[in-house]
Amino acid sequence: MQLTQLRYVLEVAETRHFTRAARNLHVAQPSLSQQIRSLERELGAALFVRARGGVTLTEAGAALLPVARRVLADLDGARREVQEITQLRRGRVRVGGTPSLCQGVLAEVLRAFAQRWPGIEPCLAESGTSDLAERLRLGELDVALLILPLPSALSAAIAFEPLVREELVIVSGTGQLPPGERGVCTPADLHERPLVLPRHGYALREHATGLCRQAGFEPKIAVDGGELDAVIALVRCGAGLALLPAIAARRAGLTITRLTEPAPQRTIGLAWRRDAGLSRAAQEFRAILLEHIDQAPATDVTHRIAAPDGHSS
Amino acid sequence: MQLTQLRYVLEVAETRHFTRAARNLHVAQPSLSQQIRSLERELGAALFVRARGGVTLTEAGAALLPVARRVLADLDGARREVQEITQLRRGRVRVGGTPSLCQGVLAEVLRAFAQRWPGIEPCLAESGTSDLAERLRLGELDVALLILPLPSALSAAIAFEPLVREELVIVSGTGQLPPGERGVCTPADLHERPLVLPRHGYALREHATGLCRQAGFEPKIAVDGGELDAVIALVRCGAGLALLPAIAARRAGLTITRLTEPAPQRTIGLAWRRDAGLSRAAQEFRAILLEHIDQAPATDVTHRIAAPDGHSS
DNA sequence: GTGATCCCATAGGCGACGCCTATCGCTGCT
DNA sequence: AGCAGCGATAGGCGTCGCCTATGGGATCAC
Repeated sequence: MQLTQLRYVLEVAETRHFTRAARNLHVAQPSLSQQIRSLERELGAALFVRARGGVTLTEAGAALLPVARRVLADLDGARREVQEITQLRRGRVRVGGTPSLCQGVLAEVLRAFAQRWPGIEPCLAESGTSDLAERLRLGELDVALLILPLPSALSAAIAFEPLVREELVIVSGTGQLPPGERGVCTPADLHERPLVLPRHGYALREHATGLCRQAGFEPKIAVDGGELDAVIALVRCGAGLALLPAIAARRAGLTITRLTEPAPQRTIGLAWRRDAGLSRAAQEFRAILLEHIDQAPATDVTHRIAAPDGHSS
Repeated sequence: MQLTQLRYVLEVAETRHFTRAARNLHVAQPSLSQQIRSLERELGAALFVRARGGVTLTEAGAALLPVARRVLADLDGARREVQEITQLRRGRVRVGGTPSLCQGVLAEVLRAFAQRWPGIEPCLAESGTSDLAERLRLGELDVALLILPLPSALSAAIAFEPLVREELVIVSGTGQLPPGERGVCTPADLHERPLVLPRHGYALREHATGLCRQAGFEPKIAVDGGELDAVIALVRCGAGLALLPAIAARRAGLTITRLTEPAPQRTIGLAWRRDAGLSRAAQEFRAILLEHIDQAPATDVTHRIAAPDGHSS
C-alpha cells in the first residue's frame, strides 16, 4: 500500500471518473488505473465498480475511503507541525541553570526569549552544575548555564562555552565587622571568623574551604549547609561571613569585601551535549543570552569572556 | 513521504539504533539510513540526533512519531476491515422487494441470510418494481426481487433472472359467490361482478383490467386504489372480487378461483445492475434465495423456472 | 448500421528510486 | 595501537511507476 495510491483512490472516489481523476492528479490515466488495480490486488478486493454511468465505490472502497482521507490529512498536519517547529513558531527549549544564575541573568533572558519566540515553551531546570551536566548528557536538557568546573567524567560529552568570569567576594551583614581594610581583604583575614557555608554540591563551598586551607587554617564554621538563599539570609542577620559570587552579593545588598589578587573567581558558561549540538531553539536561546551579556556593562567584578567561536570544552 | 519511511522512523525511534532497526526491518542499514535522510530532507528538519550513546528523537521527530504510529495503525485497521468485508464477516446487502414478495419469501430468506452471515446487515427496501429497478440502476440497491415486466427504459441496465412463475387467481370473501364453477372460471365470469383494484403502480391492476377488456367488457369497480393489504381486507369482508397472486391469496386464507387457460400469471425474478454485477454478499443472498425456492415444492399455481445460468434480461 | 466518441484496460519502453554490497570515517574500548 | 561498533557514502542492479500508443466495449448521432 502506498500513499499515492490512497490519494488516487480519494480522487477517483470524488470525481467518480478515472480519466478526470487522472487529469486532476496530473498523471496519465493508465498510471492511475494501474495503481488502483495494484491496490485492489493487494487488498484482495475491488474498490470501485467500473460502470458506464460513472465509477462507484464498492463496500470495501467505502470502508477504505475515510481512512485514506484521515491518513492523508494526518500526514499533512504532521508536515505542517514539523514546519512550525523548524521555523520556531512552535516547540520547546529545555534550559538548565544553577540557582544563582536562575535568579540572575536567566530570568531576564528567558523573559526576552519568551517575548521573541512566543510559540516556544522554555522549560527551566534549576540544579547544580554536575546534575545539570548529567541531564544534558542524557538528552533531558538542550542547553544549560553552568559554572566550571564540569565533572571530569562528562567533559568529553559536554561542550562548554565560557562566557563570564565573576569574582567571588566576602560578604558580611549588619552589625558585623567586614574583614580586612577599605573593602579589601586577604584569605588570612578570615582566620577565626565564623563562615556560613552552603551545602555540599555548591562549588562555592569548595572555593571557600579551599581558600582557607591554602592560607593555612581550617575554616571556622558558623552554619554548615543550606541553599544559597539561606546563606544570604544568615549572613544578613549576622550569623557569619560567606563567600559569594559578586553579582549575587550585590543583588542581596550585603556588604562586599573583595579578596586581594589572585581573587577567587568562577567561570560561567553555556553547555550542551557535544554530539547533539544546539537545536534551533537552543541556538536562539544562546543568541539572546549573548545579547544580554554583551549589553550589560562589564563591571570590576565580572568579565565577559570573548568567544573565539571555537567552542572549547 | 512514504509509508515505508514512516515504518522506518518508528523502528529507529523504538530501537534508538539504526543498525538494529535495519535488522528488525529486514533491510540493510544503508537503505534505512538513506530513507530516513530522504525523509528528513523532504521535511526540511532532522528527525533524529545521531549520537554515540544511542539515537535520539529531535523535536520534529517527536512530533512526527505519534502521527506515524497512528497512520500505520489506521491503515492496518483498514486492511483488516476490507478483509472482513470480502470474507463476508462484515458488510451490508441492500435488497429490494415488492410488497407481496417482502411478506412472502423475502422475510424467510432474509432471516436465513441473517443467520448464515450474522456480520452482514441486510437492508430491505419495499417498493414497486419500477421504483426498485430505478434504485438498482442508481446503485442504491444491490439486488431486488421484482415482478416482470421491467420498465423498458431500464431493461438494458438491469440484469434479470426469472425464478418463479406464479398464477394469478380470483379471490372472494365470505358471503360472496365465487365466480365460475368448481373453483374455475373464465374472464367472462367476472362480467358485472364488482372488483377491488389496487392502486396504480401495481402490475396486478393492469393484469385485472386487461383481463376484463380482453374479454370484451369494462371492469365494474367496487373499490379503486389502496395497497395490497387493503385489497385483501376489502375482499375478505365481501366488498368484491380481486385478482391476486396465488401465494398471497392462499396466505390470506381467501376463497380461490383459478382462471381457465391461458391462466394469467406473473414472473418473479432476481434483478441487479448489469454493469456492477452481484457483490459477494448479494451472491450469497441469491444462493440462499435459490435454496429456499428450490426446497419449496412446486405447487399447481407456482412453477420454478430453471435457470439456464445465462442470466437473461 | 456505421462511424464517432467516450472511457477504462493493456502493452511496451524508459527513467527513477530503493535496496544491495563494499567501504569509509569516527569513536570508544582493550 | 589495534579492534569493534555504528552510521554515512559510493556504485551497481532490479523493480516499479509513469509515459505513449493502442485495444475493446458501450453509447450516441445521423
